[in-house]
Amino acid sequence: MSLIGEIKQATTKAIVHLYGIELLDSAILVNATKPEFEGDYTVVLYAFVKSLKKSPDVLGQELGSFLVANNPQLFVGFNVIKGFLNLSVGDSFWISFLQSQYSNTSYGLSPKNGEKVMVEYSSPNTNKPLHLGHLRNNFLGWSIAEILKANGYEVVKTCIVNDRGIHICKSMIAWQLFANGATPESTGMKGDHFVGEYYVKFNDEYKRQIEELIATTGLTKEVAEKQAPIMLGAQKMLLDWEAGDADVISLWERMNSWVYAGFNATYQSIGSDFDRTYYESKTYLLGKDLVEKGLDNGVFYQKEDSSVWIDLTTDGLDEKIVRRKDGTSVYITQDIGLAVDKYEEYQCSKSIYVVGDEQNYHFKVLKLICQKLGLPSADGIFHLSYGMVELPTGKMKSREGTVVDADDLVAEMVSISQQKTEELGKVKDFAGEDLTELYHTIGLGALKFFLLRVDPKKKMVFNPEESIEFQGFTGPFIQFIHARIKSILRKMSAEGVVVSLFESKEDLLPLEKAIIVELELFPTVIHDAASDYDPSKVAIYIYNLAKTFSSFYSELSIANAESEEKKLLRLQLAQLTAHILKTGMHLLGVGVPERM
RNA sequence: GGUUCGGUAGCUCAGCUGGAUAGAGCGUCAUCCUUCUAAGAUGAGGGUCAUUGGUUCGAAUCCAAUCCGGAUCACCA
Repeated sequence: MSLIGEIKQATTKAIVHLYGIELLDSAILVNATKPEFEGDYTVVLYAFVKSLKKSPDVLGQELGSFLVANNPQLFVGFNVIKGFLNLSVGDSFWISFLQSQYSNTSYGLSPKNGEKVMVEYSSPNTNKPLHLGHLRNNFLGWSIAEILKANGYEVVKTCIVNDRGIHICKSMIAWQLFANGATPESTGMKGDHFVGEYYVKFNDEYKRQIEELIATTGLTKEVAEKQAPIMLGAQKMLLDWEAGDADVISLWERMNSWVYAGFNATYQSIGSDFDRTYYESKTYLLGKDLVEKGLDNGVFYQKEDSSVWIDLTTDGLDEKIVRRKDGTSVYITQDIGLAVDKYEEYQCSKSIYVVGDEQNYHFKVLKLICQKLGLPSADGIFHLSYGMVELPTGKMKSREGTVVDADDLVAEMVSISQQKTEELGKVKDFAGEDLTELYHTIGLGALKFFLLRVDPKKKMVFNPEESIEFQGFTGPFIQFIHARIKSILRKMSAEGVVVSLFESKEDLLPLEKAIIVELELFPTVIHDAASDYDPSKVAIYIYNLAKTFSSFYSELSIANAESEEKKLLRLQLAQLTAHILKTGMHLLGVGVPERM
């Protein structure tokens, strides 16, 4: 149990013992003591002053005395100021905590809890390459999966690829019209970028045709948009695709294979992976039988034109169509069908969808319909909704060419990390491959950390200049602290010093204690990050830990410590800090170098 | 218009199950590399926590209203 948990429990017991009143642990507020007061943790007394009918001062004195007397392993003293009971935790507690954990390589990680959860993320369209928004999604999804694993869950990572539909046909028809048989191979382009270019070409041509129609025939813009030949061609292609036309299918497969080759390269580079990939071309017909079922038990109803609907107005939402009048299913119906398939295949107790907050309404509806249909998977549906990534100039708009391409961005970050590393010149002895890996670790680490350090729920501004900053609250800063620690540990080990238990006689210095206090928080942070689905909790924590260690490092020497005891104490501190930084960064999908 | 999310330092963000004088980073200014990696440390400066009212011993945090901004309310996905 966490120390704060223990203090709460001890306080509850003390209150029962002293006053015969049983309070819930959650009714007791325990905070870290403000630095200007003496003590480590503070019990806020106001909360139960009333129910105990004591003045805060008397209550504090009585509680403090009892706690210190009955928990000698924890507390060595207390003071009461106004309504705050400040408790001092003894050095012996901190030291024995450190001695028990310093070599625990799974510190902070929970054992398997037997529960299985699914995380769906990434979910690209196969008509254009990944961009900055996808990066936030990919990093978040991967990180959440890893954080859940750290909390003992078995995790199934999935991806649904939107590989069919009108948008795919758009790039297909543009390729037919303009490519002259060009391929990624013949042009030396990455497949997803290659196909994306034809998607852009489609829109250029579409726009040109609309203007031409308006100019030559005097049609309104609205009508022209519907009559533009290239759009009619794309729509025809979609029908042909659904009819299984061999030529269209073959072109579709060919172009998608180019895109997948490109995506795989990107995923490889950014570290995304999946246990199971679903394709919309295989799932888009799902859910039809569920519509019948819903009609039978009255969850759905049919209108005169035979389209099928659900009325969610009593739940504060609208009416929602679940089957078109032509009998085809809509997006949400496919999603219901896929949810059922997923559940049948994996029986996950929870199914997490990492999808942007523009789809909040959709997922509310999805969950509600599944619940009304009585599907076993319904209650486990959770939409991990994240905010959009914006640029300092506003939203990314493909029409205005302000979309930040994922591959370009990663390449730029890697190149900047190379430039900075070369400027510093600390790793001149590295071999070529090691350098390449180091640049990638640092550049990608900076990017991932930058996108994961803010609360996923909130929209965020991506400032290119700030993102390439390697100082302060950044991934490279933490990597640097880790490398520094490893450097010391290597040096000590070379000198034959073994990090080991020591006999404790000396008091802790403030900086030594400050680090141990933070180290103790790690398991709680991992737990909270999972229950809030929030990797930024981990990012903030490891940054603060790294910062504290950095102060410690510049004030106190490890190798030349005042005594053997201090040397071992600080080595233990350093070792556990390095381990936590590494584990914490791993939970964000970021590697930490041994040297940089 | 309905629903919903947000507004904290010049900028980017923490803090929000109510608790002591609201914190980081960047940027600005000043100090520190003969000493374990200066991608570092130390210090200074910077705030009407959108506004108004309410709840109470106590409000950035809870409630209401207002202002501002985003998302969404398709037989699109």
